[in-house]
Amino acid sequence: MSLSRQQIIDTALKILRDYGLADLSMRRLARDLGVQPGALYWHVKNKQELLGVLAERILENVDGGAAADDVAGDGGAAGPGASAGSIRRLALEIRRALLQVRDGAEVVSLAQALDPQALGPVITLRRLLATAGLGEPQAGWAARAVTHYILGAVAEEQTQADLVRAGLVTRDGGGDDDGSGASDGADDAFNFGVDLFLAGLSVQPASQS
Amino acid sequence: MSLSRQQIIDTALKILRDYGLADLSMRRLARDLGVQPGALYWHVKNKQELLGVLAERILENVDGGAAADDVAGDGGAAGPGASAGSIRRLALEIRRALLQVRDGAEVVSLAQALDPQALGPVITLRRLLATAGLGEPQAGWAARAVTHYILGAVAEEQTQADLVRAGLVTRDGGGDDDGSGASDGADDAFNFGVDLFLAGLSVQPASQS
DNA sequence: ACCTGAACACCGTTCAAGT
DNA sequence: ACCTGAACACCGTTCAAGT
Repeated sequence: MSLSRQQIIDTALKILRDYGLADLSMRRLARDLGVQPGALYWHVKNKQELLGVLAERILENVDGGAAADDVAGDGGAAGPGASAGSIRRLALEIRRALLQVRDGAEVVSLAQALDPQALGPVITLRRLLATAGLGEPQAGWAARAVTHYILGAVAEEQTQADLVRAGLVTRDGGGDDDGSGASDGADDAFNFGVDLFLAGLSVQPASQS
Repeated sequence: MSLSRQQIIDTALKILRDYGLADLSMRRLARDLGVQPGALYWHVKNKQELLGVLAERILENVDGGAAADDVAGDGGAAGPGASAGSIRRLALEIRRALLQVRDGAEVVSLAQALDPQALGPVITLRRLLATAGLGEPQAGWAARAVTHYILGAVAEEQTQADLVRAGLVTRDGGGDDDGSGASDGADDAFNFGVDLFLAGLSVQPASQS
């Protein structure tokens, strides 16, 4: 029944989930599809385009009812527009989506480096920041800053997980591994970073020039 | 006079500066040194170790008289310890060092992902944050958050520069290229992000345990 | 101790030729 | 239109054997 672009993407995502980015080669992908490597290039421009599509897929379910913002008091640092809650919620959702797929942050980083603003959640983020009162160059800058933080933090988590899987390192770099699986500490670290941004946003420092 | 670890590192750095990370292969490195690829493995464990050493080299001159903090008013968001100025200065210095070497942020990111805290400037950053009044889990979290932002932002700058070099894209993705070479806009974007962090640090939001 | 030669097990991409 | 076969130009790493 011939090869389709959709099954290439689906199979690629499956390899990513099950084996990680290091195992996602065009040749391995072709083998899993029972086809010659060259056949892929009829349906897909090159590996980079494929990774870009995968990045979109990884984030496709993210946007967090972003239109709905809670105006009620959330007892913390809130921006002028009361959308601090929405921003935090969006950030946590992006992280959750990235963590669903092995090396997800790395894949999205590759796509984002080549084409900043291309990703949906980044646009949503900028919109929220605009609603919070930021003007046009600043909203974009802030959105990308938050994105860099999220991608860096989650990439670090996932790389560490890869290393643990490979047996090259134990959790926390020497800490006690109690195996209880209770929230990891990574959650707290991530939330702290997000709060840092949100607190900063409520102040709106003057930019020089 | 035989091969030395030092000249391997020096030559690798030269390839990085002149041609970028994509051209830095063990085989290319061996060729430039007039030696067989296998010879490198006598002096260096593998490519990853080499990249780690390069990351240190890229950042070696960074630490920004970090001991010296200006207590005088700097008219902005300052932490309790008056070290907001030092933190900003350190962040700008890290960026400057990364920009000296083509794909410098990418290389440092690779090293940092495998071993967070290993990098000198990250430690300096944590120390400054501790001086600013942050406790022990938080100072480390904040230091890594700032690091992720810096690496992500500069990596984006450099990837864009690579694409421009390759002629695959023009500046700013459709903007007017006036060729005046005046500060790029990237400087402003970067400073804005750093200020965001600094403003956030002066507030110290409560983290949910 | 330090390096060569040669191999092992891979890559991404292209493209004539087939159907 | 869609795929195969085969090639081109590479990778990182290992390791017997040489000096």
